[in-house]
Amino acid sequence: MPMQDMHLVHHECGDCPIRHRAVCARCEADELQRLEQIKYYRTYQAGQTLIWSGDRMDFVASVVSGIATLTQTMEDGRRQMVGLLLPSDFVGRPGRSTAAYDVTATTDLVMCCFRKKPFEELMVSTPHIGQRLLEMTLDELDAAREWMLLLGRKTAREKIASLLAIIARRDASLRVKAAKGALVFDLPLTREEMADYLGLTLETVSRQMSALKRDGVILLDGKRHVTIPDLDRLLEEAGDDSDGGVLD
Amino acid sequence: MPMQDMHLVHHECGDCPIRHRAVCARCEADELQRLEQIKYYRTYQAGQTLIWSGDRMDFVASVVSGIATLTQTMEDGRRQMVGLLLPSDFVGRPGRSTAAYDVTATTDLVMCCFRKKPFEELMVSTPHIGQRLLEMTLDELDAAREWMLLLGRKTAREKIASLLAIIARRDASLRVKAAKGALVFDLPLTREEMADYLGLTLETVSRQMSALKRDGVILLDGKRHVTIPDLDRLLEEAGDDSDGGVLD
DNA sequence: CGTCAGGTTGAGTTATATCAAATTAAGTGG
DNA sequence: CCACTTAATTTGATATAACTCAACCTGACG
Repeated sequence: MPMQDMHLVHHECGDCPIRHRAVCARCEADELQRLEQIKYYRTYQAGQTLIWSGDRMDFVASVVSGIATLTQTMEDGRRQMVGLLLPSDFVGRPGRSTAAYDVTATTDLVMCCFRKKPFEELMVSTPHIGQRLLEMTLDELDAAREWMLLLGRKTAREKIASLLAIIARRDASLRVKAAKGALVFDLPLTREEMADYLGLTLETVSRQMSALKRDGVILLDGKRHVTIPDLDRLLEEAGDDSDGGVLD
Repeated sequence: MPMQDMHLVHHECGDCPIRHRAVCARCEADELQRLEQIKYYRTYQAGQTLIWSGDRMDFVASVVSGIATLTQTMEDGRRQMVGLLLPSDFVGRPGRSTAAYDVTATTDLVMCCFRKKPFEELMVSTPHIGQRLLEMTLDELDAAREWMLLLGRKTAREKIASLLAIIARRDASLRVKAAKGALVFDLPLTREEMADYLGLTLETVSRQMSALKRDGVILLDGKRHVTIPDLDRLLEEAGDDSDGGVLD
């Protein structure tokens, strides 16, 4: 029975799992206190669309836990994912009143929301928020440009390998301790969502997943549980520059 | 004889053609004065690559006049354009020491450069710069996401029509007075550059240009001079939502 | 055990890429 | 001003990666 769950969790910001990565990362104690006053939590169920493109948006938010997607849809139904939101990622645009994309929860999701008006006022009075938001936006822009290379120039196999590498890398960065050896994770996306991410059809995604499995690049246990025996091999298949793309 | 031209133009910021759109747009007189002290102009010739991916970057800059591109290249030579920089657009990333993309002048180009270190210091002391940069970066992110839809889901014909619409729109916005009726402009890109923008081959670009011409969607005078007799028709061909995509 | 969403696999089609040749445009130096 | 060169572009013929349509699995859940 999917319906909007308004369950009001309430953390102290000090204990917050995304305290040091989210838009509030640079805030001092007093700044955090002001943010506390305008924040509230919302939870959504997997599959739920929280925001439709064109909707009025009266809040901005950080993903606390779970995964959400940004997608664009053409009139005839063609869909392209344009953002994959993980814990600590920011949703919404200060200074804009309507949503530009559909936002959908792909897993159960907890968001830390800020009423937009007061948030915008805080941005003026609290430079640390704007500074952090700029940094995050620049990171997203870099990610978007990497994604553009993928969409425009990579083969289906390279696209799949790239996506798996992105998820593996991110998954590793969320763990406390970097696991050595084989990487193991659960795909947070269906084949169709992967296709929407990659600009492919779900059939092509399925075929290429099978091919990568057949060739030993990945191991599959069920449809979602993935093991990467050799990350370098995967990165080679992804067509990325051999180095990890380390910047600065 | 293409070589770096260090010709030192020197404008007053007050007269600058991009004064009200660039990263300095929100600056007050005193803030502008501090910017003046760390700025210098550089000019480049059409075709010249100003920055190679991985290069050390000791400055950031605004495009004053001309057009530049950001591109990514894979080891085997596949190229994808990931940014098209017009007058007032910003180049470089505060807080990062090396360039992430190749930057190439597609026309003769004038840049207003700021030494990076002092610019970063100014960003801390002068919130108006950071605020404006955030706004510009959010705009670029939106443009990148629109571009992702194009790369992932549009047909070759739609891609070409979309690019022509983008250039036409932008060209119109740079003119003082909006021309009614037919839009006319010169393509600032070669067929190959268009292909790199759109994730196509140059042959496909050429064929689709011919097709749009044959179908009366565009008129061509020479290879570069384009007339759009009916913008709505072009937008229809581009597969975009009928409304102009007006956001806030 | 039946149902249903998610996923896989197969056969045939098609849009775009690739390879190749011809055409146009813009110099450039005699 | 005229050959000659060269880069950009167009056009043609063919190949192929990915799409489409369709059937068939698989596993979770009532």
